[in-house]
Amino acid sequence: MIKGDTKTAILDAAQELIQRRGANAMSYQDISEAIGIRKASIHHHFPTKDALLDALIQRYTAYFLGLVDSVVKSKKDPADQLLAYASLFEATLSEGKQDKACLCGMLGAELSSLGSPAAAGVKRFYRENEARLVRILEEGKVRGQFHFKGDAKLVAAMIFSLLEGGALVARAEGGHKRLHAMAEQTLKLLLK
Amino acid sequence: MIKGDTKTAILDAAQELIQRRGANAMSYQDISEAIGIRKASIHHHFPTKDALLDALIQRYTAYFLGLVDSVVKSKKDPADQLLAYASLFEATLSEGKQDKACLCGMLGAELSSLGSPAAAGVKRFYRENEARLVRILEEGKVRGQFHFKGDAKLVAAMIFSLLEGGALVARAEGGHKRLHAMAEQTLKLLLK
DNA sequence: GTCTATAGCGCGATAGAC
DNA sequence: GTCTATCGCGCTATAGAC
Repeated sequence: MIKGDTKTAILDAAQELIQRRGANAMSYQDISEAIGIRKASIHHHFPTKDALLDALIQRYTAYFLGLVDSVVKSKKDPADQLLAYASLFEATLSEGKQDKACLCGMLGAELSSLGSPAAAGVKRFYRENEARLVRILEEGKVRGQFHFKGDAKLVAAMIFSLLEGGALVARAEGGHKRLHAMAEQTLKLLLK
Repeated sequence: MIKGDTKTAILDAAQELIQRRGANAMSYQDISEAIGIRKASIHHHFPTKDALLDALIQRYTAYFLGLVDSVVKSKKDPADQLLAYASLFEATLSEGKQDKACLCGMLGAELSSLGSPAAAGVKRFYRENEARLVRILEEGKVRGQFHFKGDAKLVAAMIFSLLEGGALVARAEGGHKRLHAMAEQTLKLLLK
C-alpha cells in the first residue's frame, strides 16, 4: 500500500477489459476512462502495450495458480478438487458485470497478434494448469475413484480445453450455470 | 465463375485472416493485400465490416454444417461419426499455413465487439452444432455403445466446447495431432 | 466494378511542463 | 508521477472519376 497502487489499478482495469472484449479491442483510452487517469500516465507505468500484457499475464498466472493450489489443498477428494477447479472458471464468468472469460482463454484466440513474451506467458499458463489437472486425475485413479482409460495427460488437456472453450461458448448462451452443468457432466464420465 | 468471384475471394481472404488472427486484428487493408484489390473495392461488395462478418458467418455456418451432415451420413457407427466430427476441427487446424481455428470459435472470444447480426450468427452456429452432436450421442446410447450417465445435451455441449477450446489451446502447443488425441480420449470416456 | 484520393477518427507512443 | 499537447500511423468509410 506504500506504492504502486496506480499500477494495480491499471492492471485491474486492463484485465477486466480483456476478459470481456479481448486484447485487440482494449485500448489505453479505455483504461484511462475506467480509472480516471490520462493515457500518458499509463505509458509511464507500462511503456508499451506488450509490456502491459506481459505483466498482466504474469500477475494473472500467479494469482490463478495460487487459487488452484489452495483450492486443491483444501479438499481431499479428487472429485471435489475437480469441481472446485472448474468452479474457478465458473466464478470468473459470473463475476462483476459478467461475461468475463479466462484471461488466457481470451488471449489464446489472439495469440498470433501478441508479442512473444506475452505469447510465451499464455502457453505457460496452459502448461501449468494441465500439470495440476494431471495430479488430480492421477490421484483419483490411484484411489480407484476415477475409471478413465488412457493417459491422464490427455484427459487433463481435454478438461482444460473444455473449461477454456466452455467459458467462451457459455458467454453466448447459458453462462456460468451452463458451464457448471458441463463440469458436473464431465465428472460423471470420469467416475464411471 | 460467371459472377461474384471477387466477393468469394474477399470472403476467403477474410475468413483465413480471422481464423488465424481474429476479427479485430483483421483489416480491409489485409484483405486488399491478400487478393490484390483496393480497399474501396471491398467496400463496394461489403459496405461495412459488420456486413462482411455477417456474410462470412452465414457462409461458414452453411458450409460447416454441410460437411457435418455429409460426414455423419457417411458413417453408420456413432463412434465413427463422433471422430469424423472432431476431424473437421482437426483438419481446419492443419490446413494451409496452419494455426487456423474454427471461425466461430475465434469470433466467440470477440463476441462482445461484434455487431448484433454477427453475434446472433455465432450463437446459431453453436446451437446447430450441439444439436447435431446430441443426435449422434443419443443414437450411440440407443445402440448400447455409449455408456454415459446424464443428459445428452450436456455431453454435447461438453464435446463442442472441448473442440472449440481445444482448437484454440492446441494452436499454442501440439497442433492438430494433440486435438486428435484429445478427441480419441473423449471417445474412450463415452465407450466405457 | 475498380480505381484514386481523402475525410475523420482512434490508436500507441513521445516530449516536456509541472 | 501526472499532466497537456501532439506526432504519425492505420483504421473504417465515402466521394467521385473512369
